[in-house]
Amino acid sequence: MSDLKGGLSEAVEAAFAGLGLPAELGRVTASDRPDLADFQSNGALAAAKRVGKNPRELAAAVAEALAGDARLASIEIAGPGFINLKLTDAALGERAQEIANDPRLGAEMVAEPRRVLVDYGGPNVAKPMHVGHLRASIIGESIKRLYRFRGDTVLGDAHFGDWGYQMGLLIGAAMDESPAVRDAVEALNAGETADAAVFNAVTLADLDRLYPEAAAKGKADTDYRDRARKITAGLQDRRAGYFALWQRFRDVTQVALERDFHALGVDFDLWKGESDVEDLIDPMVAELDAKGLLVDDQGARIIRVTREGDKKELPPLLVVSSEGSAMYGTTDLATILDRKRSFDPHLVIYCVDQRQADHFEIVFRAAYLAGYATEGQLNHVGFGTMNGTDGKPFKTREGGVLKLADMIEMTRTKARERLHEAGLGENLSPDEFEDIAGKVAVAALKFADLQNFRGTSYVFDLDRFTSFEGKTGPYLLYQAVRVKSVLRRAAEEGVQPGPIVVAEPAERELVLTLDAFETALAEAYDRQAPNAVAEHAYRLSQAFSKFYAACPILQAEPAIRASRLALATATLAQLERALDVLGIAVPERM
RNA sequence: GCGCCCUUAGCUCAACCGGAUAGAGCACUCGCCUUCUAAGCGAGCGGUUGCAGGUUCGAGUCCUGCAGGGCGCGCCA
Repeated sequence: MSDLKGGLSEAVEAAFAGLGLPAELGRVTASDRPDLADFQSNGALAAAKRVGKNPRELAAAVAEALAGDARLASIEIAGPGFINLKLTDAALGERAQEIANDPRLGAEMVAEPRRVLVDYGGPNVAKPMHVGHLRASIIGESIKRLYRFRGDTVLGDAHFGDWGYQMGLLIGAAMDESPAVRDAVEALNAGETADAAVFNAVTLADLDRLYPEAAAKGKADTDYRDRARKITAGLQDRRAGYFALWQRFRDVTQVALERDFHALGVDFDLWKGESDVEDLIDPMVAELDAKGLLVDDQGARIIRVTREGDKKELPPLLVVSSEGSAMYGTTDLATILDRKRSFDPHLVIYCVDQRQADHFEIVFRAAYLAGYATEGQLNHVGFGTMNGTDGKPFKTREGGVLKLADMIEMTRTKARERLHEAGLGENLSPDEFEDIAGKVAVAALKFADLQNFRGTSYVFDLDRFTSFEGKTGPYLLYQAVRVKSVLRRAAEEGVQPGPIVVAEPAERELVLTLDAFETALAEAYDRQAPNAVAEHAYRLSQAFSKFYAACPILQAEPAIRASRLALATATLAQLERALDVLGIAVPERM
């Protein structure tokens, strides 16, 4: 089964081939001029250039070859040589029926499913969650769902940043603050027994508070920095006190992260961290050395990754620092090795801020040199920053970093207000109302992000995102809920869906939009750009809304009523499916 | 200094290998609820796609230069 675009492409490509022209030129796309046609092919223009003939003559010859096609109501040549195709109502009705009967709602599967790992770019133990993590999780979750829906086997890994210098800083700061913690750490480090329960007093709030202070001190004070480095090395040597305290940091952080991410409808398959590959590092370094990739430089051990033709000189990958510790890039490299051994992915997608592009380029090149992946298997899918209304990276009114949990709560509060304003949900139970407010909040946040191409930065404006008018998440939920309401009423009245017959302009438009699902999914998949799916969901909602306004469903005469009910059912299913790919859930009512 | 990204309507953003008249939403103006959820629908207003060249039958899209903005550039992650 293929969509209308695909089916027509085959016919037009065959017509091109029949004229001795390259078949691929016959590719059909949705029409740029819906007033003139449903679909178009621009191939005659390109072909004319290649063979030196008049494009309109070539187009006419193609049109003649297509003349017998029963699907086509008209074939017209327009402008310099566009081939405009209009479908019969019958062909549209048939396709609508196909979509309605299809569990995948008209979406295809990839020909060769792959194993794909999505890396969400690592929330860190020490650093508070900021808006960058929101984008990574929203986009990463959507890419995971998209790839999965297309047929790939996909794992999402939170890839916790739980190792390295930041941990040394934090352990030192926690020890400075509490003599009890300090004594316990030192006792354990010395091989004595100590009550590790004192570590349980350390909370996530403590970490959030201590880290920025410690990081600032480490920058200003060399002694402080040296101590943190020594602690880091001690942690990497598994000294019992450091290790036990570190474990506590990790636990409190993971609990909070899981809660926050779950509230956003983001769930990870793997909660791996940088610490999980710690044991791989020494053997890996030895192996890199044996392969002759390591170079001693200024007391550190590096891998040079420059290539012929580089426009600028990339810094090398720093594998072992002059202090003897593993670096950020080292754990990334070890993670690549670990994933190759455990999952052997065809593709690893790093969903991380665009600003880290150079870092990933360096790590990837090192991995290719080491043979841990083959060229092209590692893919950095970068995204822009989320800015405040002043155009600068988003900050709270006080100038601080907004925590993810606070942002979610802020959005929920806004959602509740909006629901009250609209007088909605007043006769629902408090639990259901809260559930709806949560879904509205998630839809608002996610759709606002995903409707933009991931690579561009965008402005975070909560009032706009939670608005229930216009191109927003709540609008999409409203449309879906409205269909559910009609279907519920139909069920109460015992009305059954029946064969789909297309007649009205609004019905034609709706079916053409339903048919475009596959195109949107394929584009999103190929470009790793969920905004194509977001755009489709919005267009589908709009097309339905027009249909809803123009074509009464339950009041229509029985045959038409059955047809429109079937169309509405298929629309809802596809809309929910598209929203699901975006990670947005729809309530039953609102 | 070197490199990467960005600049599209008053604002926020789209635009499928280069195709016809560059599209949405917000804001603003007007019309539509005794009929399935008006958080909706319809109509209108709004553009020298930062600037200057080039390639092409055809450029927001490709190339060159310039201006403005953002980001990155070895021992943090």
